[in-house]
Amino acid sequence: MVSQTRLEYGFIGYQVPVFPRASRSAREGETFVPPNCKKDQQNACKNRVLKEQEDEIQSSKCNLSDKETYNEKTLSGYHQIRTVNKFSHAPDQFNLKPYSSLKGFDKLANVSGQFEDAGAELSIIQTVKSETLQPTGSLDALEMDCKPPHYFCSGSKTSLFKDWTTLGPSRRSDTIETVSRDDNGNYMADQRIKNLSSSRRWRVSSNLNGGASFRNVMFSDGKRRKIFHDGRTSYSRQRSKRISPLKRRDFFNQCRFSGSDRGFQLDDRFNSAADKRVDDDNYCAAIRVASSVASPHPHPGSRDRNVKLRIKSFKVPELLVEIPTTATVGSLKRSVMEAVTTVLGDGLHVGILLQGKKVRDDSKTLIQTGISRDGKHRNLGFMLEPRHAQIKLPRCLGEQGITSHATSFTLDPRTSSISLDPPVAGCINGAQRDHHLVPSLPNISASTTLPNSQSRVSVPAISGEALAVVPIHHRAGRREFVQRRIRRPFSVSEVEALVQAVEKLGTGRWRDVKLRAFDNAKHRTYVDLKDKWKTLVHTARISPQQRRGEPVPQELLDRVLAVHAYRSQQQAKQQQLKSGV
DNA sequence: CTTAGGG
DNA sequence: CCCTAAG
Repeated sequence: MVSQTRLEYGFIGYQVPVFPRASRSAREGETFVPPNCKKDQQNACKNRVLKEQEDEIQSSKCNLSDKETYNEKTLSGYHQIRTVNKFSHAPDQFNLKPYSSLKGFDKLANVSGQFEDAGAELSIIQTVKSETLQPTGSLDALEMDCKPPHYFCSGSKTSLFKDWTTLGPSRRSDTIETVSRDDNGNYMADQRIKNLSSSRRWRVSSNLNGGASFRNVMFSDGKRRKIFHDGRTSYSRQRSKRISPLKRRDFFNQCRFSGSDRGFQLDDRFNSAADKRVDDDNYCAAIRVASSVASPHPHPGSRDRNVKLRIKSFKVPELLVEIPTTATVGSLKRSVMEAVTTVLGDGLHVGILLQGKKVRDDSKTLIQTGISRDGKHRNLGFMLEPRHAQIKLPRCLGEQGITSHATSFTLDPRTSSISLDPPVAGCINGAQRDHHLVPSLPNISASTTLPNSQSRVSVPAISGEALAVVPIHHRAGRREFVQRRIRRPFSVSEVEALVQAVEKLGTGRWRDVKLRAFDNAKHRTYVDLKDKWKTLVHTARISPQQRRGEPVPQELLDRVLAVHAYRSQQQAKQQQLKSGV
């Protein structure tokens, strides 16, 4: 039995809140009024649009005010996904929880050898464990991801990062987490840790391919707790690379809904702790990356020359999810899931900080870099960095700089280290890596160094209530997780806009329809509009009893039929002309 | 990239 | 919504 000490390093996370963008009509002061509207109807339309504009203003204000909070929480080492539900609900929160068993990582990283007690203290993680975590445990996975709000969320930012960056032998204390390995080579938590794990249990996938779990814990009313798990990780990306789109989708669908097969189970271990914290708005859960480094003997040929790194958990950029109160819980889950997988699947890379300095030369060996057992390298930090960034200045946000980040990362088992994905070819935006956005640990300060990494989601021009999920950015880029888009039923106002546009442009010019009426609804492609028209025609033809979903006013359906009949007739005439000539 | 249409 | 042939 070898006793080992793991060192833990904090990660800096990025937030990617998404702000609704004002529709073009709102921005330009246009009012969408069907040309053939009667006057009172026009007024009604105008009123509606004005109302939507107001809502957008409200939302902008709300988001701006929330921003501080996001920054602070991100600063404090958390990543959280917050739902913004009509901008008035209490913060709902989700936990993202990647799992990677120590054993699995050992395999993945192909590291072996014995740890030597490096004598350094563990990071906050251990502190947290002893302070706030609900009993939880696993023999071979020790990561936990709750941090006490007073420490991480509301505490001094400066001291926070000082703590993150001053890990060192001098501060060793009872926060040291010891990991033991049994005769079978299985790592086991030290009794001190295990003692924390009593009633609440959670399971960790023992293989890395299934080594991630996602859960969300929603506390919108202080009572509900929804937990969602998913097995998709960067690891599974590799596995899925060769899967055809269709199979890939099925593959992930399976992954998504058969969590138990992959070693996940519902887990409410956060509930109790969260209950205590939700009120003061300080509760947050995080995805963090922590690593463990044991300082091996530097002697060549020795088994101990390896550096052992362990990613305990990791943060992903912050997301904002906006979803109507009428949306189902399931859709909320899917929305968050999509947002999360988008982040994880698209564009994060890993940065390494050593002594607060960013290590840029990937070709250097760890020894050359200074990651060895000499005990002086313990100030080692990992960062999840956005691979691409783009500064935008959304009109609705005034001077606020907006950065869109693609995120993804992967572990490279071959090199026993964290490596980066090759650049994403599909992401044209900001091919430059904005190093300036990546703060060095010692220099962290709340307002200046943390990136305003925010992505925006556009609010449909017509329907302010449309399900606006916020999967960030670069969805068109290479996504290993080719996920089916979430279903976003057309609202009546959208249908109205569609009908009106088709009345004007006719069928067959879906791109123009898109540009005309849905230019700001980024999630509505011209194919979507074409499909919707197809279904509208179908809907109009069936009996009202057979229709499902939000009822479309008969008046609209009548117009659909009228337009369809007219266009069909025109088309038929054209055909006749053609064949006749 | 768009359209059109089947799935 | 997805997928894809075809223009």
